[in-house]
Amino acid sequence: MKNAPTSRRKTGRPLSFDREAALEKAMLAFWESGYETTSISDLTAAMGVTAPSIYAAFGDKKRLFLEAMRRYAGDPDDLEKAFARAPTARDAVAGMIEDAARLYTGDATPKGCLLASAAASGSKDAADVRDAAAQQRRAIRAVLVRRIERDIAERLLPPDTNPHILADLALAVTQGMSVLARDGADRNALLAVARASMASWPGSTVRRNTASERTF
Amino acid sequence: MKNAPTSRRKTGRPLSFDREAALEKAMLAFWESGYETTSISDLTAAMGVTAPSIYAAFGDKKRLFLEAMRRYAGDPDDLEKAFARAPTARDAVAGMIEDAARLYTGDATPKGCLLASAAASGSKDAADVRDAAAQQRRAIRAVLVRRIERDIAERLLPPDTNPHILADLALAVTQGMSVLARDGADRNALLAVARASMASWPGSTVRRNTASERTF
DNA sequence: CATATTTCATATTGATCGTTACGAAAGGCT
DNA sequence: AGCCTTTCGTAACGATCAATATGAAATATG
Repeated sequence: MKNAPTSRRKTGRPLSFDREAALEKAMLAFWESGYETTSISDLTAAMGVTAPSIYAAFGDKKRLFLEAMRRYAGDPDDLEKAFARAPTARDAVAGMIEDAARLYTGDATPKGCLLASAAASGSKDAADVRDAAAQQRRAIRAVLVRRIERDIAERLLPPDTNPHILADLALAVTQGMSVLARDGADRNALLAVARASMASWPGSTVRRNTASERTF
Repeated sequence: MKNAPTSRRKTGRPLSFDREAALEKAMLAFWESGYETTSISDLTAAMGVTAPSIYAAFGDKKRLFLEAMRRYAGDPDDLEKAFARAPTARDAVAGMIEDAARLYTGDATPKGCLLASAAASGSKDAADVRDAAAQQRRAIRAVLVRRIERDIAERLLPPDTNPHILADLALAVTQGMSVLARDGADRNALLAVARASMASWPGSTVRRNTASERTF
C-alpha cells in the first residue's frame, strides 16, 4: 500500500491509499450514479477512503469529479493523434463510434458513457460541472470537425460536405448509444447501430441485399 | 382559480390551484434539472404550491415525476397512430426525429429531452424511476420496430432489413440530439443532424454534389 | 531519541433533503 | 345556521447531505 514515488515526498505520515486507484474507483462510482447523485458516503465506500482523506487528496467533491471526468475522457490530443493516423476521416469516425460501443458495454465498467449520463442534468449549484462536461464534448466535436475538414481539403470528401453536421451526427449517435446501453442493449446491438450510422457518411454506397456486406 | 369539474367534487374546501397547470410546471422543472436533482423546495417554487398540497395532490415526489414524465411522453398509442398514418416507415421515423429536434430546442421549454436527461443516472433509491424512463423508451422503440416491420412486409423495405437496428439507430440519434441541444446546438443544427441521419435508411440515395438536395 | 510534518480515524458541523403533524380556513350538505 | 369534509399555511420531523474540527498515529529529519 505505497503511493508511487512520483512527487518526492519530504516528511510526514505517508498516504495509506493509492491515489490513482482511489480516483479510478471514484470515476466508476460517478460513471454509475452521476455527479450529484453520488454522495460522499457512496464515494468513501467505493474508494475505501474516509471523507477527510478524500478532501485532503482531491479538494472537494467537484474537483474530484472533474479529475475523474478527465481521467475518463482522456487527453483530447490523443484523440487528435489517433484521428490523424487514420487513413480517412470516415475511418476515424467509424473507429471512434465503434470504440464507444465497446466502451459502453464493458463487463467491468458501468453501462453507457460517463460524459453523457453523469451530468446530463442537475441543480443550479452544479451548472459549472455540466459546463465542464459540455466542454469535453465540444473538444471532441472540434477534433471531429478538424479531421473532416482535412479530408475535404484533400478531396476525399465532397467539397460541399458540411463538417459540423457530420461531427454533430457522429456525436449524437455516440451519446445516444449511451442511452441504449443504459437500457440494456448489448455490445452487438450497439456495434450494429454504430455501423449502420456510418451509412449516412457521404460517399457511402448504401448497399442492399448483399449477403457479404449487410449493414441492416 | 377553479379546478376543472371533471371529477364531480362532493364536499370540502376546494383546491386553490390548477392541478394540471401545477403538473405542467413540475414537468418543466424535472425537464430542466432532473428527477433527483430537483428538490421539493424547487418544485414548490416552480409550481406555486406548498409541499403538503403537492403531497396531497400527487402522492410523493416519485409519483409526481412519473406523472410528469407520462405527460411529457404522451400516449404511446398516439405515436402508434401517427406512425400508422405515415405513408412509409421512413416518413414516420424522419418525422419523429425532426419533431424531436424541434421539441429539444423550444423557446418556452428546457433544452433537450426529459426522457434522456432527467433520469440518465442516479442513486440506487431512484432505480425504479430510471426503469420507468427506460420502459418509456422501450415502448417508443417497440412502436418503431412494428412500423418498420410493416414496411418490410409490404415490400417497401428490403427483406433483409433488420428492424431492431434501424429502430435503435433512430432512438440513438434522437436521444443523442438531446445532448447536443443541452450543449447549446440550435434548432437548425439539430434539424440538419436529423435529416443527415436519415441518409442511413435503406434505399436512400446518398446523393452528392447536388445543390438542390444537399444533405451534408 | 526528539521534533516537525503529514495523514489517520472519529465525531460532528450547519444546511438541506423528502415528508408529515397540526390546527385554522373554506367550501358543500342538511 | 351548524356540521362534515377537504385543503390550507406553518412548523417541524428524522435522515442525509457536503464538508471539518480534533487529536492520535506515522514517517522524515535533526
